[in-house]
Amino acid sequence: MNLPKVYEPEKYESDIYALWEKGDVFKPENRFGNKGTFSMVMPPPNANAPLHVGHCLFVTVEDIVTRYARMQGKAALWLPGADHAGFETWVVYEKRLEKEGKSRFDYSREELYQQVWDFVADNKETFFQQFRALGASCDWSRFTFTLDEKVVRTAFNTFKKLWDDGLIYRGERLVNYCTKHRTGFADIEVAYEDATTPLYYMQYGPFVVATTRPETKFGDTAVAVHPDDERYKDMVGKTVTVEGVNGPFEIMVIADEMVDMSFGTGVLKITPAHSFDDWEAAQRHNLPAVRVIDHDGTLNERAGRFRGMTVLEARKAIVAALKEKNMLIKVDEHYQNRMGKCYKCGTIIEPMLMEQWFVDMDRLAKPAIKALEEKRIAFHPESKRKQLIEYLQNLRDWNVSRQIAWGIPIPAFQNVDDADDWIYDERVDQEIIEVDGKTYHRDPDVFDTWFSSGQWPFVTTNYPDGDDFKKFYPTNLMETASDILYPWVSRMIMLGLYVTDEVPFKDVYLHGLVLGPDGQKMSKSKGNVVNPVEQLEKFGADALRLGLITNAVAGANQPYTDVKATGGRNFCNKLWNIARYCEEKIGDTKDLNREPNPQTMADHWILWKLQQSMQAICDALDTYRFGEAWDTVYHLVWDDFADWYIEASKAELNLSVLAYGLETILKLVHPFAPFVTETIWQTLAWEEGSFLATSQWPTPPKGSADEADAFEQLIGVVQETRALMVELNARGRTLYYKDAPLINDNAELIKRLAKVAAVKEVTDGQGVRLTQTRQQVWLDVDNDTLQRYGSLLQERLQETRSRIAQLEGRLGNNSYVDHAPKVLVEQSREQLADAQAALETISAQAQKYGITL
RNA sequence: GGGCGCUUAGCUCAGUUGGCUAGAGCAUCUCGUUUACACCGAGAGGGUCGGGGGUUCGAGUCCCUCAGCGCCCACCA
Repeated sequence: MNLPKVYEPEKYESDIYALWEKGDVFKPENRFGNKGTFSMVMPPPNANAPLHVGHCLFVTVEDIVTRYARMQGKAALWLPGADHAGFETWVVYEKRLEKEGKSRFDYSREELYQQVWDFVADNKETFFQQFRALGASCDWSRFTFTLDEKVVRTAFNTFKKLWDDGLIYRGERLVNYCTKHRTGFADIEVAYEDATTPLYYMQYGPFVVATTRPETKFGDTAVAVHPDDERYKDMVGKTVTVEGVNGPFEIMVIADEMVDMSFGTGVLKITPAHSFDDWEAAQRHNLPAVRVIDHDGTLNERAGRFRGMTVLEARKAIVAALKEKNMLIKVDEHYQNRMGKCYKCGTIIEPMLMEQWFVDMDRLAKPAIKALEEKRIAFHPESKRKQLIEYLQNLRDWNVSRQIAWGIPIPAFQNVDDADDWIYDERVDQEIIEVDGKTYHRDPDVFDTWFSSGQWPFVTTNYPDGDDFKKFYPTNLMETASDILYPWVSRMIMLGLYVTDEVPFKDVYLHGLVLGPDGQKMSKSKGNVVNPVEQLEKFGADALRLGLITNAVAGANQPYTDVKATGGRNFCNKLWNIARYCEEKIGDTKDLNREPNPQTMADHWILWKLQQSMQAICDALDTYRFGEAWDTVYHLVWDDFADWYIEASKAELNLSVLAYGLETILKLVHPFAPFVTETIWQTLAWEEGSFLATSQWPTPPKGSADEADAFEQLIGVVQETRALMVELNARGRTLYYKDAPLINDNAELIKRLAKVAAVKEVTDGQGVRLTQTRQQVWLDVDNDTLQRYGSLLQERLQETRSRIAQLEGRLGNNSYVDHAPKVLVEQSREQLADAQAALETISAQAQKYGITL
């Protein structure tokens, strides 16, 4: 025997993976004639962090899809990559510097870039070794990093195209700004949090205004009231004098619909440079914007004696000053507010007036919305489509400038003598360039990371002239996490349509979060983080994959406990032992014919089961119902093949069907658990030099439906016999039958499956009658057990009567008989006949033994 | 404030167009050391599918409503 008793994944997995790589198994090729292509680009993981369980889930899902497509004969491309993750990585790296007592300001931009590059290179390496350990069948030769030359080039080209089309502009706008990281953000990078902040009512010239931010009053350029507000009608359009903490100043009163009359006093101070609402109001009323807060988060010279204080310090000091001057009317300490915070460090985001590059989202979003409405992309789950459309409809222009060193430099230069003169130039390795005798200075900023990763599907396939682009674009599937639907998926659709005129993918499958064992989002502080490397070592890659895919449903979060991987491991071991059994039976049989030649009922039955299951598995996989597909495979292998077919084969052995069955289940399991199946395949060595990974997905076999049905009936007899034996404590009894060719022809098989002492034919019933099969079968018992049989019959009788009543009711209802499909009505009639026959049997048995029911 | 989703056995969750005598895994209980497997085998118990109403011959599935939970988006100072 070649296979040891227990499957030990660590002994085989790395060798198997090496074998696949050596065999070029992951190259997209049509291996069985032209069966078309399948393509998917891996969502590039951030190259800055260790592997987490979420990665394992997406690797599993994507690998299943790819292996399935590959086995169907498609040229299956799964293209791997890694993301420099601009800001994300930057944060990680800054933390490291901080630990060493250094800061980004100790280095030049070029030095920093190089340091981060080295840091990321190290990380990438371990990371993708772990992906290999999980069995990821992606084509590593096509690996793309978001800072690769071709990505940078494409980002430049797209920027140029946007520039030429007037879709990108440089403008002074309010930007979400983190004063700790000193960079601006896109709207989507701001995390809002509920907070209770004091609401200060302060004297403001003739008004009282309510504000949470008294420190911004030095940037006020107007006071606003509602146009319908009778209280202040006379004031609108006038200029009023306000006594401030730094002395008096004059300010205009405007009327604007934005003001909520019922909030506070109905008077709102307008600070265009530090509030999004106010900025918009300022645009409507042509108000100037005055900066008060500097990039380091402190107040500037406009604040007079408060200059140099941080926002929070200044707020305190100003409130104290107002109090002193009796200008603080009251304070609402319980005001419920929402505060924008930096999603990385939690620093309160300051809306800051800055010059940045903005992308006109209105014009980019429109074609995307159209494509979504026309269903040119399918979503799993479908509900995400509507959410995405609504998101796209409400987009503001996208700030793509980031004030960090780690990223793709923006290829734009500014005339040193004319601040409004910007030119596009790709010589980003130089700080100063000369063009037409004029001197230009490079924009020090880099692109938002989503600007480059938003172009991922066509960048990686080498738009516009690459062979991969021609062959594999648009890609078939985008599989990614639900929580990056907005920042990533939406941008790929917009930029894909803009650059290539085609949607970048036809299907979007979104997986949910893998939660901790407690059902909460994993976090270090909660201590519920599952370490996937530990799980891998403990259970093996297949087991972890199976654990993650069990019950997986699109878009749904799932808690992870190692009970799941345990189940996966047990399955692998089961499969392993199935193979051991088959190998032992088949042995060294020369010229083994794996074309199934069904002889017995069980042969026909297992072929029929395989056929049914294959249909269900394909249906589920084709619609990305992975949990369901796996459930079907699992029960086919364990219940049908192992528990019934193999057990039956111990009585009647048919090598061709046994071998065919094993080969087929190995193929069906392979996408889910590639290592154990390939290991078995290689050990069996039925085909010299072949890989299960590149074998052809099985086609449904043919079997006799009648024979299969006969075996189903036999299963019924066996199951009821077993149950009766357990319930009546009648082990080791003889089974009698009458007028039952099915039993007669399969006495040995039944004896074995039902674990009875003997199966004998008689002219009349010898003991307790099986009531739930159509066969006439009895189990012999002694007198003591008849007592128990009575109560058992009682239960059966009640069940059967209520069943009959239910079915009679249904069939007595003309509406049902008229409206329901004929098949169903016919089925009901059969069920009723069966139930009535069972009732007769029960009564007859009761009468025979004098049991009163 | 808007949107999306969830509520089904002790636990974690399936249940595609309405046809279900409502399933799985784990857990529980009973039996079993049968020569592929104790990471096993056989069997059992356990649910008025969150509450209420409606449509329908038929509702876990569709509609309305109430309650609880979760997530996302939004500029109320």
